Amino acid sequence: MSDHNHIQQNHNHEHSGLLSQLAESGYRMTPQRSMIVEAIENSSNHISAEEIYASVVSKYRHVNISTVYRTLELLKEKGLVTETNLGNGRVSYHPTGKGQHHHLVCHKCGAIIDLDETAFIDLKEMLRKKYGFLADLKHLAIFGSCLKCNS
Amino acid sequence: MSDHNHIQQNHNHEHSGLLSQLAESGYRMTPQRSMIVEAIENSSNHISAEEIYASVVSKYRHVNISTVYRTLELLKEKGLVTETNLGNGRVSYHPTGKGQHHHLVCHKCGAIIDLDETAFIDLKEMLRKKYGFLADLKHLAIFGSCLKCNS
DNA sequence: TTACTATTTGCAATTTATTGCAATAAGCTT
DNA sequence: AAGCTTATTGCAATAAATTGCAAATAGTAA
Repeated sequence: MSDHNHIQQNHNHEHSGLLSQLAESGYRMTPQRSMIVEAIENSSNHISAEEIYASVVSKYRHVNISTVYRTLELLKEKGLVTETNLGNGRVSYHPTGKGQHHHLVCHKCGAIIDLDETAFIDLKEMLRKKYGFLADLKHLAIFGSCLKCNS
Repeated sequence: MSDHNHIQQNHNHEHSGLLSQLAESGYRMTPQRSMIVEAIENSSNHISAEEIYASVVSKYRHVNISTVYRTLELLKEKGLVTETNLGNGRVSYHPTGKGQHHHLVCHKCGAIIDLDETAFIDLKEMLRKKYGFLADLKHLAIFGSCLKCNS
């Protein structure tokens, strides 16, 4: 990188939770990862790859969106972000540390009902008992029609 | 279309279940739809848009894949096919009439455990009671790790 | 059988996401 | 502080799916 301005911002090593957890896993700490992680943690709720890219690119023009996707892949594998497809054409990401939740998406009116993280513990338990399968139900979206649209 | 050979095959109006159901809904019966539906019904289990396209294009070279996607969209809306994403980069389709089922997908070894259509009735009932939400659970894929990979 | 009209299709462009590869740079060693 | 090694990045190409629009055609009416 020819422009190192962004490095100064994190030069004091006060790294965010996500970033330090990556570093502890042996991954390298790069300015790109720092900015990507910052964008995710600063988002109020869900954020898409495209939105992360927009945020990062506003600070440093030469970042590539493939780096955003590859960093998200990494964070997913490490369980640091959860991914969900709300059916809007873009996958949404959420930092695991901010608490987990699920969604019911109405395909008629587009309403999204939020469920807390305990919503599928019975389902998870059933799959574990019956099939020995440990379901990864951290951020599920279920489609259907909502109360308003049914009546 | 300048080549009408394919029409001859269905000229006797012995149309497949899916096709006649589309026709009954007021949709037009086109050779493209006939061939697309035939490919879906002839597939043993799951079939992707790309595979449907390959099957159809072998009979009639000028069909376009966007027609395949649009027909699948139609069949989905009418509830005639179910869609699922097994995490292999391509969405899979299955004719509803051949019976419903679900999948547990192991993201470690790639194993796919098939569940029958009753697997999620408790979940569905819970969502209906608690939120008045009618979940569309016809062909769900749940990711996680299988028995073999856990031990 | 021909004419008409709204639906459907093909085509090309676009969007979202993924991948191979050469160039770069993070973190370690000295 | 300089050099080394390998992880990481940027870039460009590719894949899967979607969309706008003009041309074609299915089904109906005359």
